[in-house]
Amino acid sequence: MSQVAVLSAARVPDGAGSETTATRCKSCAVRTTALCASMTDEDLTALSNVGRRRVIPAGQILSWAGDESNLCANVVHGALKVTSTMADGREQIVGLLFPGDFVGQLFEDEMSMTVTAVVETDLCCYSRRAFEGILDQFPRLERMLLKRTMASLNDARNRMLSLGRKSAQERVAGFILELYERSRAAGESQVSIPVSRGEMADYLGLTIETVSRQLTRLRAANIIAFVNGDRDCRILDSLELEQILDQS
Amino acid sequence: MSQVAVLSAARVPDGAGSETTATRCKSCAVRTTALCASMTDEDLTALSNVGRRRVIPAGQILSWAGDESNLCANVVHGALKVTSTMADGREQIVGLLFPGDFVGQLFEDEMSMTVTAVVETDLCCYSRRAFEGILDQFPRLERMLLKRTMASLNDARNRMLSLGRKSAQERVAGFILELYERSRAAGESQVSIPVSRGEMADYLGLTIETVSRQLTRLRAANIIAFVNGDRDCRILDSLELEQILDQS
DNA sequence: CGCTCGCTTGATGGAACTCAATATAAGTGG
DNA sequence: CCACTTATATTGAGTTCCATCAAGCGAGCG
Repeated sequence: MSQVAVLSAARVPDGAGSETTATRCKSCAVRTTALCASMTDEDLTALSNVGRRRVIPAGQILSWAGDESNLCANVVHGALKVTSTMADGREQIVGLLFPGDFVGQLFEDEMSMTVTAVVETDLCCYSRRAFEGILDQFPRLERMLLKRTMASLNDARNRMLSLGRKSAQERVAGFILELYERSRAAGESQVSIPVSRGEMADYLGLTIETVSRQLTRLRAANIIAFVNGDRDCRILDSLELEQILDQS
Repeated sequence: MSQVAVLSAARVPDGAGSETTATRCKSCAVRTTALCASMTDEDLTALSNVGRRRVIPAGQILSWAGDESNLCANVVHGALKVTSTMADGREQIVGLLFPGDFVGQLFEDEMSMTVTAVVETDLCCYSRRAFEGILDQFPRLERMLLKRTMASLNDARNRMLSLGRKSAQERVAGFILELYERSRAAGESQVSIPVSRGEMADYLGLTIETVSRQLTRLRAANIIAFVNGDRDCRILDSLELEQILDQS
């Protein structure tokens, strides 16, 4: 597997492998979308030297809430979920992370949320301390992280509106539309739902059954259509989807 | 009123009033808790020169979602609510801001949320552009803003768990406990609820009636007791309050 | 006093949850 | 390749919690 090959390349010792790491970063899939976009090829060496590629199998937990915070990473390929959990098992997915996104609890000794791979995921990992050190040296990197964190805060606040005030139908329609925008941006005509029904429910603050019923409703109304199973769908009437959100 | 006096002091022209502004900042109530805490008295002059004190009456809107983003501020006294609203009027309070908190949409041309004073509120306002300029000059300020933004993101995510997965009783108990912690930190024995029942409902994703019923329930169970009206209460059994959150 | 405004309380209905059964898909080993 | 298992999704029936609608209460105020 190519990921594994890359992983071993990352294990070349610092200094000796500077040429190799530079090459690795230049050809990286998220060179221009992750935080790295804020750095020149030259400066990137500093970050590259403390980074390690790592592949996380689907379903595996990257870190538990309460764990010592000593790791952060850029998502290169795949998807992560960030979850908050209650003692009795109730769970809320508070964030979904995709290629180019950053994950980690900086400046804190403890992870506050659990991070799990929802599909096999390729990460570029840094020791938290090392990353913080790089952050001190490169103001443009810190600025980009600040902007991204502010954008995440805005997303979180929009999701609060959804969780606090929207109906099940509106939440499901909104989720499908989010995925649709993402797919369109990536030039794909079809929407592939990256999570299970249960994870959709945990993301939307609903139950599996309610999510399933709402999807069935959208399908019955000829707004969406599933192809090849439950995970891939085609948007037949995006206007109607948007109306479900705006109206009522 | 002292706020008004301070407001006129802030209108002393730049340069000529440097001594005055320095004095204003040194004696400011949030000198050590707001972002200013990251700056030395000396450096603070730069920020002070572009800041203006302003008093917002209760209920007044500071800025609408969609407005041009040209203002940011530190809360000095009082409280603000940040709200997200739907076309049909459904509203969600996505943040409550208290003295020391920062408000504003940096690096964006548009405000994404509406900001309103919930009580008469004293602000230290900056033009967004000017504040961004200061941010470029003082890395320690930027670092503190980054940390605060990350903390806000964590808060937002915890609220997602509440909105998505907790019962009405748990949400109300959790809100009272939050206020209780804040009061204890301030050395007050009594909890003063800074918002109306309707605003509590908008914060918790419930209706006024449900909030009222849950408070009645807590009162009937001798967990809380109201004194002098509906806005001030005493916590009789904080352990029981905490159990409502952890259990079930 | 009578008005308004914010809060509480009551009665009722409905949207989403829970419990349970069925269906579909994906492996697994014989 | 096909029974068997397991995991995931859908569908149905009944229940519950919260929203809605409506009335009543109490404080502040002209």
